[in-house]
Amino acid sequence: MASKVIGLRERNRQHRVGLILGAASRLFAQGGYDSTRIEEIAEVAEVAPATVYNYFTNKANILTALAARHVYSSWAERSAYVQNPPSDPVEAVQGFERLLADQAMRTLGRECWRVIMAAPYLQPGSRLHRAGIIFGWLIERHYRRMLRTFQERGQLDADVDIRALAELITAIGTYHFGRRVSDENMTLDTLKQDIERHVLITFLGVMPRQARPDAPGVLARH
Amino acid sequence: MASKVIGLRERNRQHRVGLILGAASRLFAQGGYDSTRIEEIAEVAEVAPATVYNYFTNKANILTALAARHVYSSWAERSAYVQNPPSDPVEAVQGFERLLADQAMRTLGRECWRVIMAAPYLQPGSRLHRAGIIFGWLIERHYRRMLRTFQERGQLDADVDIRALAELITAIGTYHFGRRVSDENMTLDTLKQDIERHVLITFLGVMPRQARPDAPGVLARH
DNA sequence: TATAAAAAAAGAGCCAACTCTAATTTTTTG
DNA sequence: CAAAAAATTAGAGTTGGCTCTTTTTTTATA
Repeated sequence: MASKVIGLRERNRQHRVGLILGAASRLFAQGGYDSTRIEEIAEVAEVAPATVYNYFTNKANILTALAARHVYSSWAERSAYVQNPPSDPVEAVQGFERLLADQAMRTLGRECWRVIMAAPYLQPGSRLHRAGIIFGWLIERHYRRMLRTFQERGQLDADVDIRALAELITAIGTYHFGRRVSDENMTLDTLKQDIERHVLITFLGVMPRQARPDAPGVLARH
Repeated sequence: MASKVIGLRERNRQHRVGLILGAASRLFAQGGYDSTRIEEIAEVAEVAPATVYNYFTNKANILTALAARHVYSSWAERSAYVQNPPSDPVEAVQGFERLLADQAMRTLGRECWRVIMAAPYLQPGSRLHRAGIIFGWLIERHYRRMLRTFQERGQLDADVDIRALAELITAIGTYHFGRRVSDENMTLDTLKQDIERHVLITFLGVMPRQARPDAPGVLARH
């Protein structure tokens, strides 16, 4: 007992936030981020426009909340993947990037992710920016978990700095996610190949001789 | 002879464009990109606001032109570096990234680069976006040139896919340039170390045994 | 030099995010 | 249940990028 007693005021607050986020989520998905006016969101949420500003300082701030919700709700799925990855490291990384992208697109739509990716540049220090950094750390942690598994399996040199490697792989993944989001015409296949090339090179130096991939493509002359 | 005769009309056009770009460059450097209003630019350039829009469809479009000017004017310096890089590959990459960053900051200022880095996300398909892609290709070419030199020196396996490697290094560089530009508080030293860690791992697998670095840090447990 | 073509300038106006202030309503508290 | 506290709401206003139309000026051409 003594579970924190929530007053009516607080309950209303949470309810309203829920309404606003729900409305925003639907409208963003439907009409896109830019063309959705805050007035609209307020209208659908059955709330005054000023109230939206009361809870969220920015339009981008609403997106922050949605993104946070997404990150939280999809955590278990990522975690499961990472604890039992495919046997081939390169394939495992590709698969994880694929999972991340699928999860991302499932909830927010490309235009929203564009805004999120642009936030560090347009609003440095904003909540959206900080949220992005933290999400990066989370992914890095997932990769560390994955890499440790590979180490236990003997597919990775024992003396590799897992932290640095996870950092690099996260960077590569983030870079390519950015390309995917910004380029409408990029095929998933091209992207997959690009990631493969880069991850292959990355792994080349840190795998024990016998586990090293033949590196088709990497060692082939162009 | 028969050198293209430029009419008065064309000469005026070029002159005006020069005035506008000059004014924009000064004002962006002085007051920042966001706070510089197009009206101001017009005023300083002694031109009507409507005329600015006549030559540049966007505010961002003005930035495109400035960036293009920068890329062109600093090409020789980059080219010189790349043709005679430091003996250590990792150091060479670090040095080139440093050169790129220095060149960048020399002409445009952090805030402008933020806008440029955000362009692929906010205005996909825009001139600024395309310009960024092309600049990426240029850097990749520089790296290919550098890597070929290392190959000739025997510091790189003969059968490495130069193209893929240059692509990866460019990606790493771009990623870190983005971090540098977006994070006000990041020290150049931290950044340098991060780049070093990543490039070290990258090179580990593609260098001949005897040329391989001791990889201090990479092979150390964290 | 007169006429046609092209470009620049003036100026009004749209749009949507965001701000501010002054009610009005709701919730808490004594 | 009344007074105090807190939040919602209405509504007017600001800002700056951008558009559009019309007039004026400049340049090219016959």
